[in-house]
Amino acid sequence: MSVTEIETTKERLITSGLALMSEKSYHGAGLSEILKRADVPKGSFYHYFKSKENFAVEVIARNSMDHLEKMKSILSDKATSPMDRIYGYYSIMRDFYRSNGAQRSCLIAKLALEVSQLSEPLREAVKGAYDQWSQLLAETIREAQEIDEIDQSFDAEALANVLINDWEGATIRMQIEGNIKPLDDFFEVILEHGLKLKACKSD
Amino acid sequence: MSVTEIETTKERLITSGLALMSEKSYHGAGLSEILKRADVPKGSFYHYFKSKENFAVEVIARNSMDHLEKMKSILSDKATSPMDRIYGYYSIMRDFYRSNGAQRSCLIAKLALEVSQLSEPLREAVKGAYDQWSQLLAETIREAQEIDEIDQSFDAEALANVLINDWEGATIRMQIEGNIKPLDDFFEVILEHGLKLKACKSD
DNA sequence: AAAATAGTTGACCAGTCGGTCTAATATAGT
DNA sequence: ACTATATTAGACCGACTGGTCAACTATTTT
Repeated sequence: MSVTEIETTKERLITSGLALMSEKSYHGAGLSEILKRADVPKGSFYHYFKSKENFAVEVIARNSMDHLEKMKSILSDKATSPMDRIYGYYSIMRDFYRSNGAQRSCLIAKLALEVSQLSEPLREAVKGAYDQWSQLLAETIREAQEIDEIDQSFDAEALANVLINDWEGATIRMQIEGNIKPLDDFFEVILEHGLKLKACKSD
Repeated sequence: MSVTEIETTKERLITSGLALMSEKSYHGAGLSEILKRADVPKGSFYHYFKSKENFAVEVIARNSMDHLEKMKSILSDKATSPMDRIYGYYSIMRDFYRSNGAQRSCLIAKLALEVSQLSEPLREAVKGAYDQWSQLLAETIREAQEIDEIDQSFDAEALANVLINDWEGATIRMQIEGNIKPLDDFFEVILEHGLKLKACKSD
């Protein structure tokens, strides 16, 4: 039980930090507010984390891992075709924003711009998240190319990176527009149109 | 001369704020540092701007307008074909990051995530920038579609938004990766490959 | 020249920031 | 029971935040 208690305090801090940094930013989420929401005194915070920076690295890692697991559970489902899995993944993400509101977006994207210049460890944490996501997506794309669901002239890694980046760009726009139309545009132009075109160059 | 002096002080503040907020974030760029770099005392700042928030709105508007002018000068050059203009625009942007370093990126994208939930006026300023850029790009896309340089089955507005969003996503990734490969991926997958495919659906 | 306005200047403010420290308490090992 | 360690607890710290203010100078208007 003591072990679970230990986990619980740290857990509450990470959960609280995740929520607050997603809502406000890294600088916007003050320690005092994080502590208040987690109902944990400051001393305990500095027992588990050596600094706010260090704390944020763990928050990012946690968020990154959670999302990767979610991706895996969808993209590794061999019962469905690769392209349908990719489509399904983005559908689920879009549904999430549709029901949870277009205001709160991906923590990693949020911190990426704010913090990549501020702190090397934070930059690396964000980079790790992106790289893992891209790699997983690239595998699924390769599967799709093998059965000719996606044009083989695409470079799988490059396409995966572009898809990940495009989606993040769309979620940014979603936040400033206040609705999920940018995600719909991504679906229409990239997924439903662009990826289904065949290679017969115009020139 | 007195008029230009007046302009100069405000100008120096905006320039300084633009630089510092691009480098650090909105929260990361403190007033004192902005003032120090502009060599302007605090009192003068509050003579021209009623708050930091108000100041940031003007900084965003300025940055947005400058970029729009730059876009216009490239995308409205009727001497070149529409698609070449689009390609040229992104080439120039990529060259900029190639020579100026992959660390400093678009201020508007940077502030979009950090600040869209914090302040309505700031959100609107950012939204205005995006909307103007998208609109201008959409016009050029329509031109390209008229001469069949871009497949006519694309919705021009949606495609313009996607291009804008994708590019922002790519610059984010560029910053966390520390190099411009994400921009190269954008070129390869979106511009050189995706847009040149013709519509012959696979299903 | 007088009065009014525009702009400059930096000391000052309350509040908050991330972080430290010491004391108390709980838990575990012996 | 005794000791060592893990955890809780919050008062406290200097530094810095955005913002105010009253005094001052320069410019314009009348």
